[in-house]
Amino acid sequence: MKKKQFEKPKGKQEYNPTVIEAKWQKLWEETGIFSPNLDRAAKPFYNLMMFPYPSAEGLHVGNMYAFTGSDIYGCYKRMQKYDVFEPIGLDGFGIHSENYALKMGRHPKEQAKISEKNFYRQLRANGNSYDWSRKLETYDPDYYKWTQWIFIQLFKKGLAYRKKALVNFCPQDKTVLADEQVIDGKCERCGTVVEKQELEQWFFRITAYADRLLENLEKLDWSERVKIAQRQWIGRKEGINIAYKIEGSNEEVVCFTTRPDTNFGATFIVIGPEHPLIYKITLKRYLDAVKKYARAAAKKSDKERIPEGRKKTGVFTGSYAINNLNGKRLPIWISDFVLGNVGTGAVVGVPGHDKRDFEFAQAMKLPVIRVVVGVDGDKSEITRIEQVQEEEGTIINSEFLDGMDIHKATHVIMDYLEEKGWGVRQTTYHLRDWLISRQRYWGPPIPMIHCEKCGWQAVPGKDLPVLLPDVRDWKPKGIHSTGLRLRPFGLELMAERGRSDSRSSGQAVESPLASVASFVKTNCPNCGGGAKRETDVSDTFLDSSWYFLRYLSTEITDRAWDKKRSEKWLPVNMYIGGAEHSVLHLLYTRFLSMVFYDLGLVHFEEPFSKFRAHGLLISRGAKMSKSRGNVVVPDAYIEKYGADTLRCYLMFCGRFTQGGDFRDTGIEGMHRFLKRVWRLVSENFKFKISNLKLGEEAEHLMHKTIKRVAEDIESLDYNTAIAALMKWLNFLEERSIARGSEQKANKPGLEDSALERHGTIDKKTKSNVKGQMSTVRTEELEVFLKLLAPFAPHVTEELWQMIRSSVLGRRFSDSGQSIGQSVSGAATKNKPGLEEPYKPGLEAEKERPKIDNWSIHSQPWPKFDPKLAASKQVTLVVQINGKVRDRLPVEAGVSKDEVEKLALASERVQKYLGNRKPQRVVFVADRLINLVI
RNA sequence: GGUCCGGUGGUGAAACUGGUAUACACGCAAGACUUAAAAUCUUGUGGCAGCAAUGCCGUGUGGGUUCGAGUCCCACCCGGACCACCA
Repeated sequence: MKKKQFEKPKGKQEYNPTVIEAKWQKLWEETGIFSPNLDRAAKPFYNLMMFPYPSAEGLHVGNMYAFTGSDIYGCYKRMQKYDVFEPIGLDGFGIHSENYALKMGRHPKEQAKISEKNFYRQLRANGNSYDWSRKLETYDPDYYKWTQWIFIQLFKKGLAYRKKALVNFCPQDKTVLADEQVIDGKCERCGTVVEKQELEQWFFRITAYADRLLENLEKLDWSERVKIAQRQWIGRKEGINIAYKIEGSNEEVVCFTTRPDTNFGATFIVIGPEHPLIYKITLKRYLDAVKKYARAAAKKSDKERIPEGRKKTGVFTGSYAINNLNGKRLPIWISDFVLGNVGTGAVVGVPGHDKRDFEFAQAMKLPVIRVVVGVDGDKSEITRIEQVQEEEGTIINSEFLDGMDIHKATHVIMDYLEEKGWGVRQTTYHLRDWLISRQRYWGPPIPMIHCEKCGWQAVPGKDLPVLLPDVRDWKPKGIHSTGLRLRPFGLELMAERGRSDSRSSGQAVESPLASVASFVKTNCPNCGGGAKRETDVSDTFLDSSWYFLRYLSTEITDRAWDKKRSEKWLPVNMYIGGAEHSVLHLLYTRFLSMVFYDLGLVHFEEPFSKFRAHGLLISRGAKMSKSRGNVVVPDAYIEKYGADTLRCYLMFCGRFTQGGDFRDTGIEGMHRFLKRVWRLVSENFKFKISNLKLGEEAEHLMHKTIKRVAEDIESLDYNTAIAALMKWLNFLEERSIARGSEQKANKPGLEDSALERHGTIDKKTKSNVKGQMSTVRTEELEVFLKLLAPFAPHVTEELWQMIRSSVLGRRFSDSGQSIGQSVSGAATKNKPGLEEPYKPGLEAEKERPKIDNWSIHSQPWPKFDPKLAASKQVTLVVQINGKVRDRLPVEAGVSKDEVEKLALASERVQKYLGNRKPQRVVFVADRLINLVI
């Protein structure tokens, strides 16, 4: 028979991912090995992944990438005998999902059911080790009941309030948006340029926590880039509000500045077109021009206010302010480059030391005075924009500040201004209060009732949840005029300020719920009289700000979460997610946790002690997007290669925290790797080689790989962990029965040389093993599978069971403890018991073991011996003048003298050295010796 | 404009605290097996020169520090992310 080189072992199974993956997924869930006992766990480890928005067709490989990366960490921690809690759910409320429903022409509720099914199917197919008994969806009334309850807690604390303000409005999505949801002047969801509207809305007072949010960052073990982004977003700045008297008026204009040191260089003042003083100070003959300018500005969005080339425009008010420092008259201008919601809405113009001020001065032909000399020493007049000096320097032309460096001068002038009563030190923030209301349907109704007599009242706890009514007409309505002319926020409105009656604005954004009479009509919880419900819903980001708390208490119905459990499990030990949430979800969640802490609801201020942002998975060199047509959906790959292959391949694309590039060709290679693993184990395990004495190289490689994989997983360098396993596999294969047989067939006589080469076995064993050509010890196979288990959970489980059913002395535990206890690491002893024969495929399912620690994922992570992990033999590089000239194989730890002797004796070195003697010898232990001549 | 990441073979990417550049994989080439293909296996694979031993060059560009630089410093070019007329 010519066909094959060696007999197929009996019962040999080909690697069939489709069958084994479905089998183990089912078994894992049924036996609950990934469901820790939340109340009794001994070593809790909360491994959390940002839950997805089920907003589109399904998860793409970018999502799978993130989930897999998080899951690997969880699997690893579980094998380290932590009680890992790894939950999953859906962030299914909100604009994302509603927009998708709009697109599909379905009711959001109906669409949610479809998406839910599909998302959970995909997540299961990926083989993540979730606790499926504790999933949650934010649109579930059992969940949003508590989202509403949280809103009420904030309201009672004065942290949720209504105010009329200039807010972002998206004309496409027909709702208001928080500042964080406006990206580059556009709506985060649909990309439409947002408008500014003055509307009365619900806000959360996140600004009250600005300093704590900033200061706590220092204590967090988070990806640095996310911390930087949060710092920048909070944008704390120390400066001073300086008041300038207006000539011929009792009014004064207050300007915020961080550079009061340059105040002697002030030549004008600019106030924004929204500024309330405009009417009061503009002289009659300038009034028409000012009004016209202000109206035009009000129509523009923030983005539209930045003209081409930042060309400055403006109008003069006719008034002057007095600079207290030197009595100088500063003309007051109006310009739209000054924003109403930044600082005080007015700036003092120092054109010599601020580029925008310079541009304005040039456009309006205003004087420029130099008051700082930079490091270049240039004291000349500033006439070109490149000369505008904004950096370090020394003060001139500023009387008592002259000669000081700018930092000292800033201090001195602030003290001086405060002393004189002309200014007050002021800290400003970029962070604004969180606009929480949305004029949409698919969200938790804000649980508030408005009574004409009693004002805003919270819905009593017993009446929660305020159910989202099932309505047919759920589509967004948009701006609704209340009879008066629809007009954007502008001059007249500002002038009317002081009257806080919201109806006076003449407009409102109408929510879909407002037309549901039965929903709106209610009674006041305070006086019992007729009242109206709030018809806005809350922002999606409120839903996702507390989900990690709910996961722990999904079965509890009488409170949002169980405090004991939260104390046991929180803060989250490892949180993984996208960097795009740096200033959205991650900031809101921190804020709410602080509020909960202040309310005595939780014991921590910071919800996530460790956070790592994963990188972006791109596809064929470009970001995945529908327009590029390079969005990769995982389903087909899982079907073709199995989830294990996809998982490993995704993790192999690059460093997890830096992202990677998904290419079709690479995945074939990973599938090959797993097939080789399958072959190695399935064809070698049955020899039960346990008396084999491992050679030095084999032993070293095993221990080194254990060390490497553990370290790499810890730092999320999954790509190199897999590479280390591949390298080890390459080595093991050389000693494998299969390879040996093939080599034997190809090259007779290789048998002996292969054995000699590895020198892995003693004589006694050799005689036993030689005929079979396998020199792979079973322990090596087991360790290999354990190290690979987090990456490829199914195939390693299958092979593990294969070995376990076969190898002598390995028995099932029959301790009968509950799963929860066993996973807790209370080392379940392997008492001798029944040995279960390995039954491939579906047969195994029928007789599945109902015992603890049966799974590879419940095995302890292999330990390594540091001595064995360290190399005994090293290749030492011999350099001459820094160039590699020779390599010496030496024992690790060899001394400098010895190496020098060896090096000088080397023929190759002699050739380069000639008669010369090294003037200097640099020696780095176990690395190199450099002879300098 | 500001801040922060990156730039290494044909490709995805490795390189610990400054110490063998290109691990691991893909692709490609040649070979084995096969009627053939697929699959699998073997060998090779940074560039240039050479039959070869070997030599020279080589981590975006130009400088610098150092016995030694992908790694540190300075200047610049390119790509990406976040923020942005923020006073």
